[in-house]
Amino acid sequence: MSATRNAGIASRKSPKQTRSNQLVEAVLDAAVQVLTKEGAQRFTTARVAERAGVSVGSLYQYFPNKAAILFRLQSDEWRRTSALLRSILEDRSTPPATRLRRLIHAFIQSECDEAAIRTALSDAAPLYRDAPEAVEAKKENAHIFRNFLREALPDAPDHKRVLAGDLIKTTLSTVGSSFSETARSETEIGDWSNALADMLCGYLERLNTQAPPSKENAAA
Amino acid sequence: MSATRNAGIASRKSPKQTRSNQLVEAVLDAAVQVLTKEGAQRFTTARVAERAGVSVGSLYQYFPNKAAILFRLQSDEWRRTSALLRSILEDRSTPPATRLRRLIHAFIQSECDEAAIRTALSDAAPLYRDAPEAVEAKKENAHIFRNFLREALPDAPDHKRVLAGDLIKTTLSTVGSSFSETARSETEIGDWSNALADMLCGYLERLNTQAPPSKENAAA
DNA sequence: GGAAAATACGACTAGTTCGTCAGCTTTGAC
DNA sequence: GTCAAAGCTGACGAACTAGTCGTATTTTCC
Repeated sequence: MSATRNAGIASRKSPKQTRSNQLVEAVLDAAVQVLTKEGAQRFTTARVAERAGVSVGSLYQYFPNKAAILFRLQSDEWRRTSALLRSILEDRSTPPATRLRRLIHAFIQSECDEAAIRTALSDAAPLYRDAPEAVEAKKENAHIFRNFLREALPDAPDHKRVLAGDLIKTTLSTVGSSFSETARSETEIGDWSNALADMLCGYLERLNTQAPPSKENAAA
Repeated sequence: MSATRNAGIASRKSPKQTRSNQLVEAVLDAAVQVLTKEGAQRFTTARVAERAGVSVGSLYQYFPNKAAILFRLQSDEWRRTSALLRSILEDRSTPPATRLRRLIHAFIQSECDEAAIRTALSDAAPLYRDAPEAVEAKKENAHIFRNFLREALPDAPDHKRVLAGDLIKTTLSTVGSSFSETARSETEIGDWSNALADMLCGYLERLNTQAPPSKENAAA
């Protein structure tokens, strides 16, 4: 009651024996299943435990509360996304515009592949999004984009570059989730990816050609 | 018995006396307050009724279930948005690109003005979004954009135009909500609106210059 | 004034959910 | 084999919630 009341989201204790490691894995697996098959609304610890073939009590030994399970899933998702971003955007042997275009295709495809779990996770977002760990984790991706833009727009003033990076990142991620909300054919995926790439690469190009002469607004 | 009590969302009966009209108004008012002050998670019929100074029973005489109240709020929101879109996009005395730019500024501003209620409503979306009325209502805005694009890109082939319209609509609305999730200063709002307008208008312009294969528009 | 229709009330039911805890089982070091 | 630590169990309690229904009040209309 006192120690772990609203204890946030950090894991309660870490598994030490093989047994408990398997248990945690089973719980996370089951959580994904419950989330995709039953939806965020019906995502309960009891259901997760049952599907994992485990008792609620055991579950609560490794997760302080329901939100922690959801956050863990979201966190893993973010890690995978960051890896994707990095692997494409930081490939210095390819021209920036090409990298961006590649990224868009890869990202949209992956978004559609995992649409079910992502939708359910975002439905559940109100339960974990205010946790400090979550807020922190979100900044990661923004950084990757800003670094990319430093390369793509070397001559642009900082504030413009940051703005452009944030806009591109936001556009890609929000349009991606919205697009993947309904089931899509491979053709649709290709068409949308191309259109989005045209739009974002066009924006980037435009910024590049107009950036160097750097006084237009209230400078200084 | 029925797993999902999708009993529909249409209003239960329509108020006939002044008294009941006021009641419905009070409920909707209270609903907005509860939603913004307590969040979607704590949005309950009991709380709404209490804040409205009304009993739950009365509430249930005009709304068949909780989702209906939320849907009504969302529906009103959509109507307002449609009106905004129409009033700007259908002004034929202004060049298309200018209209789009104006729309973006107006839309982002309005999104920020009503951020609290919109966020809460979208958190609650899982409760009503599958209702046929909701699915139907969403198509409205897409239509307005498609019509606008018919004017802005008169020579583009249909499928390209539809794709572009949907992309612009999706981008504006998803980026708008994401942007308004955190509190913004007037400067930020202006900067982002400009950036977004640059991006979307640039895209439109680009499509226009590459679309007409045979006809040359000498008007620069 | 009075009767019928419309409206309002709120205690109540039946259900769900999260998270705990006292006690049982398994593990592995000696 | 022994035994303490680690792990597991699931019935249970406290808290909520959506929605109902019999009764009370108000309005309408003659």
